[in-house]
Amino acid sequence: MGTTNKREDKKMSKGNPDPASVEDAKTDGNLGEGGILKKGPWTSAEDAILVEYVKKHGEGNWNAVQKHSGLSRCGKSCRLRWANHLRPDLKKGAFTPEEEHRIIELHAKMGNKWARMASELPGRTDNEIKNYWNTRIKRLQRSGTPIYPPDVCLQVYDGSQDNHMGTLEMADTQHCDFLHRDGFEVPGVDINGVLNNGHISYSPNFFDITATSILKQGLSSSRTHNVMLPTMHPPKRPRESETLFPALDGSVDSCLPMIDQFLDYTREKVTESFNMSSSFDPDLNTNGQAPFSVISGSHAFLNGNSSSSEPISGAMKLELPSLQYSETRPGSWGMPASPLPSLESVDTLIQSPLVEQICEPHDCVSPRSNGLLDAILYHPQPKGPKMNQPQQTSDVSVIPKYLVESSPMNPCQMDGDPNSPLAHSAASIFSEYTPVSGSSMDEHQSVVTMLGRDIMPETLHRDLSHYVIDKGIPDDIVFTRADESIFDLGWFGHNNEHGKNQQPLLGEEFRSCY
DNA sequence: AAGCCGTCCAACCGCCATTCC
DNA sequence: AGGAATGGCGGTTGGACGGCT
Repeated sequence: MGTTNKREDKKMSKGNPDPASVEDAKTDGNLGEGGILKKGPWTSAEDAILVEYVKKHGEGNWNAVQKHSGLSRCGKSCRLRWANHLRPDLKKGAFTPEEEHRIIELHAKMGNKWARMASELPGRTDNEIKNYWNTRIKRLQRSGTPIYPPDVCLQVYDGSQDNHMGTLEMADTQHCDFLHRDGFEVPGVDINGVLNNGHISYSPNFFDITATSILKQGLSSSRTHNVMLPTMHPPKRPRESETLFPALDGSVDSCLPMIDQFLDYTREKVTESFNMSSSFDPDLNTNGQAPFSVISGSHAFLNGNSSSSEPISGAMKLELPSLQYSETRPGSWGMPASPLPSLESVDTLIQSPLVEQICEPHDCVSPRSNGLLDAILYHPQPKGPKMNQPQQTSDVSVIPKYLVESSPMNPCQMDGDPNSPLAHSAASIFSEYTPVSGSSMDEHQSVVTMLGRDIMPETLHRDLSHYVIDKGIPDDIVFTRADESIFDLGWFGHNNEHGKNQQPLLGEEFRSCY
């Protein structure tokens, strides 16, 4: 931002055009060749003309500017110039810390809704905010710092829980049939299963990569991050951020990143408490079962990198708030990630209409859709006895005791609305279980087995988050990597007890640790 | 001094939604 | 009803600039 002021100064210095130049702007100096509308940087003379025009005629009818003022700019360009630079109520100069924090908050809630964000920041333009955000993102990605500070994550996450419809703007339900219209097919995904059972059935075969192997990678290697699965790239969709997750406006591209960050964190804690990172069964492929309930390809379970490691995301582009999707990285929220987070990897998040396919009308009115997570995993209703019985595995029965006992939603007391979409939301991904070995795709597990009991995934997630929030990190959790602790993140200045003054490991330094 | 590189930001582009005719 | 015009939005690009070597 340092350059901003300098540039503002420069801008100011050319703010008062002399009358002669104004005249030039109206004549040859301004006209493009052959009367073609001029492009490129605006001159002060042109600005003066535009200001004059707006004074006389007011805003709007921008195409008339050319006619009335002789300014050889298209209406669009005029509008933009006015809105972004000439409006008298514009606040110039760098963003204040308050504004910056507000932007982070707003982005957490809204995603890439720059215009809406701008409306919340008087005197600021969407373009300014967008530029700020994009450069900020790049900076944070380079530095390996989570994009959202934990307080914002939690704030938004909690807010999304409290506010059932707050982030759910249902106005766009028309998009629910989006897929049908476009006739998308998602290879490897049993759409019928989705429609009939509310389950995503994914066939790992399609990508020739098993959930187990992914899991294995995700838990044991930082490289999973870079695995870009074969992808389907539907034609670029307009307004992806809105249409990809219809009826979830403001929830997917806003909540998801936070939830992901949070889930990454929570997941990591679970993983660590399970000691999975160190004692993870190296022979998963032989027993063919993931030790932890997960729907293959479910977002944000395996390794904290939703974009690259999950089969379903192999057919899915999560339109996230512009680059906001901080790929988890060492010292960040999730599992080890690429040492060199690439914007490309974000950009190439695979696009998928899957969610919309899932989003049958009745699904769209999920009373508690928190975004992609719900969109993917919301189970309309358990279908009677067919409600998949959890496949009990010893592997998953290792939830730390403190979680069960301390949980405000003790699974033993789990009497909440099991049908609530909320109960299937974020944590569903966390825990959805797809048997990998030869199991029918119908055998997804919607619950996590904990100590022999079935609990809703949401419970686990909520338990973890609340536990951490309320009580901090339990003493009995041994952080095998102090620098992965939440308290060691950039936002906290690396000041936790375990890893005081440690810098997040980045790049090869980190990789070499594994 | 020159070249390289990263940052910043103004402006453009393409698309969609709404309004107008 | 439907096509054109207009406005709005988000993504992207290209140039200016500064720092570093």
